[in-house]
Amino acid sequence: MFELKYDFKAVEKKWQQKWEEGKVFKAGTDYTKPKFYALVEFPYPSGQGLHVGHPRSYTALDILARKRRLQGYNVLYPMGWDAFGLPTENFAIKNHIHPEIVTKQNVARFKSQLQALGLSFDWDSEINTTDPNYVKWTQWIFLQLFKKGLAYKKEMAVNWCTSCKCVLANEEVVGGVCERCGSEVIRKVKSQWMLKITEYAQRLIDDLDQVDYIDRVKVSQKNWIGRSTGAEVDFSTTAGDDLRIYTTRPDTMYGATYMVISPEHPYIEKWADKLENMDEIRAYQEASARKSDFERTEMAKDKTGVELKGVRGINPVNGKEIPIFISDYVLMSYGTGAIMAVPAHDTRDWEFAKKFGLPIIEVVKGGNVQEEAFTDCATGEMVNSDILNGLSVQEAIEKITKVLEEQGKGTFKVNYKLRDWVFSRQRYWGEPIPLVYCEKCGYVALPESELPLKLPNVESYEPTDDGESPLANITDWVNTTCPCCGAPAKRETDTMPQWAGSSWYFLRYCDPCNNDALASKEALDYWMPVDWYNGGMEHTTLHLLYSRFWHKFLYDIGVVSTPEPYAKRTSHGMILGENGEKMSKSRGNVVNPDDIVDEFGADTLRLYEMFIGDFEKSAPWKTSSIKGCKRFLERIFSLQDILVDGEEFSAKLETSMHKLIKKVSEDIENMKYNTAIAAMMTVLNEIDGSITRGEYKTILLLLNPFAPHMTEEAWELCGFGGAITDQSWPVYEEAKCKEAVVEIAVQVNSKIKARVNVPADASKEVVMELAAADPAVAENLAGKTVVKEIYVPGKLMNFIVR
RNA sequence: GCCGCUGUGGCGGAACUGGCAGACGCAAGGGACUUAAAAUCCCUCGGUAGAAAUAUCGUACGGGUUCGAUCCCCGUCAGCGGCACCA
Repeated sequence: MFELKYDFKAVEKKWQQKWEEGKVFKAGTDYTKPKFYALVEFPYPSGQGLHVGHPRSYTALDILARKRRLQGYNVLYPMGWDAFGLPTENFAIKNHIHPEIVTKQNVARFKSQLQALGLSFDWDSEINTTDPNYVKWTQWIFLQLFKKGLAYKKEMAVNWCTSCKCVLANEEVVGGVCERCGSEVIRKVKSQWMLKITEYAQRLIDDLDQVDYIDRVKVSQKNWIGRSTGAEVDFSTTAGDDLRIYTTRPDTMYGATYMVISPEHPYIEKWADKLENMDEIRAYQEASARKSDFERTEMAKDKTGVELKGVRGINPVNGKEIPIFISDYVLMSYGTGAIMAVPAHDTRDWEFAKKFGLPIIEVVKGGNVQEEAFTDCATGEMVNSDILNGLSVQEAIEKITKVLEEQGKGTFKVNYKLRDWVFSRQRYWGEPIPLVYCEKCGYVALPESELPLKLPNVESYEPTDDGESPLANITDWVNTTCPCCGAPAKRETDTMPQWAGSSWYFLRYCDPCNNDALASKEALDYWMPVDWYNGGMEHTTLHLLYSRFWHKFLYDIGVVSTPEPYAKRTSHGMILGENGEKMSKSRGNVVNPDDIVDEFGADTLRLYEMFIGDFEKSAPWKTSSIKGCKRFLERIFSLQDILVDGEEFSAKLETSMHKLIKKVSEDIENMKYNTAIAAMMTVLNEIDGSITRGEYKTILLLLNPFAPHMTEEAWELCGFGGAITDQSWPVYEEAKCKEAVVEIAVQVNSKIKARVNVPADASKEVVMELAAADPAVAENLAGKTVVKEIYVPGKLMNFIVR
């Protein structure tokens, strides 16, 4: 027999060239066709090159994109580069190369690696966040936010490395020390640009109902936004001022035995002359200001605080005077920065009360409040609470809130954990914030005609000693005139975070070269929303939330026509090292995709990554398992040797083929790639002796999205006509998916005794007869009374006997 | 502490809506081909007992519901990820 050798290297190169030259995967401009916009997170082109994790996500959506094209859709499956970022800048600083050059090199490497995988990206819509034509629109969006009052400046504590003398991003602080040099990181107060994402908090929760995201993403986003409902209540004080607190448990007001305000609370200054122990209070304020986030977390269990001597609070529900403390367990940034403490029903208050010997008054029955706080609000009954006695917690919350509202002392209130987005970076390699500071006019937006505001060329990209951006030293660039009044003015020297460019990139893909708008309205109306967005769970709370926020803003100002950017969001699991740990250089378990492509081929790598396990779950890499996928592809390829005439399915394989089309089609839609591949392997194992042209065509088409090169080559070699990418996705007939005869299990008292073949459409009576006729079953039924028969069509027959 | 996820052979993993546990692949063992190796092809492959037919146990652990539980309910343990004094 003539043996076909499959030379993956030559074949993959050949088809990659053909696809590129023919622009086979370029998105069409015929906006009357049904569209499919598939999106994967564009990578940060790091110096390390592609990771084996990247192809898992990219191949998964490549399979969907390729299937949709065969199904007649106009598909946009784009790729680009999220190229601003710290590693590039740090590399540039260390090696004295301009970050732009570093970026260019890294992008070139990433691109060639991706192309070697045969991913069907539309390279004509490639974008790069560092491209001035892209930066222009990132800056434009910022200006719109600024003009609508959604960007503002605020004094903020930032991470400051005492050795590097520079500001660090949170991700660069590991375990309280600088990731690079291991020195202490302290907090330094700086004025930062902020974006009011909190203004969109409720809509970001509510609109999750409109989108098809996997549940764990929705849950994480909701938790991150952290909505809670309660009441704000004014406590009067002996100082005369009302002190406003926030509580989610207004029902427990009769149990409040003291109050706590945050060390940063403004009333401390206000009350300074009334407070008798101001020295002690000041010392505590300073101590907590010095604590880093890390220390505060570490000491979370141990409660500290100081009583304010000279001012006391008055509980509005019973007129009782209670002491006020300052303690850093109350945060200025949440609620009102002040609380009423109910030790009987709050764990933190309980610990504090125990430590400071404060009274604990039970107001909800059900626990032992001297032993621990009773925080359950589903059970229990109100006690020691005057008008609330006998009510449930829920009833009490409603009643007391209403009473307080009537008295003008309280009001229903919703709070969110979500904070506004810190948008400034004191770095070089980011989009400059396009604002000018004028003594007279304040911060003024650059006219849109001056966008993009480009980064100046500089000698050194290092941050300054005092924590200013490297741009602050470029006086030529910094000094300008006010666009408003023409007076001398200074440019803002902070740059935007990496999240900026990735918050709207999916819009640019729709119309990547537009100079008049971030994308044309027609393109946006046609392509948006993204139909299917796949990415990592690690982006659930930052990128995904930020981009939804920007999109909603753009919707509000009429730039886009959909309130949500992504119709569907799925998430892939991580690929771990062979030892089951996260892949990392330091663990020495990194697999380089180039090596795998070189040794086994791109199709095999793609297939293996899809076969490795449940797409949504993490799975350990195992190089020795790859060869199973390679064998499978080679066996499919060499089916050419046993090809026989006939465009129809043979009688022997007809049912299998229809079932296979159904299975593969459905599994792809459900991202069950592993079982789709297994089903193809199963059918391959059934093929014996010969295969018709019709069968082979179908198998090649089903396999094409997974292994595009090999299937193209086989299609061509067999002379099936045209390119496989121009064909149509196979369709099945439901009626032909059913076997004529099925094997069912026969049980007696739920124990399997035999398996019998019965016609698929047989009635219960017929099946019972056939089953009872089996010798092993007959033996078990002999002399017994059948009290019940359970028949599950196509599955089993169960006789219950006595 | 809180939230989420996971637990099935030597390994990765299958199992529709509660209906034959272990599909598919890897590894391993045996055989064929070969001077030999690689490649390829065929057979076996959860535990125990048995020559075998078969019996019996078995989906982290303990209970429960059911004719029947990997799947549903209650409880426990272990691992992973995220958040972390959010009143």
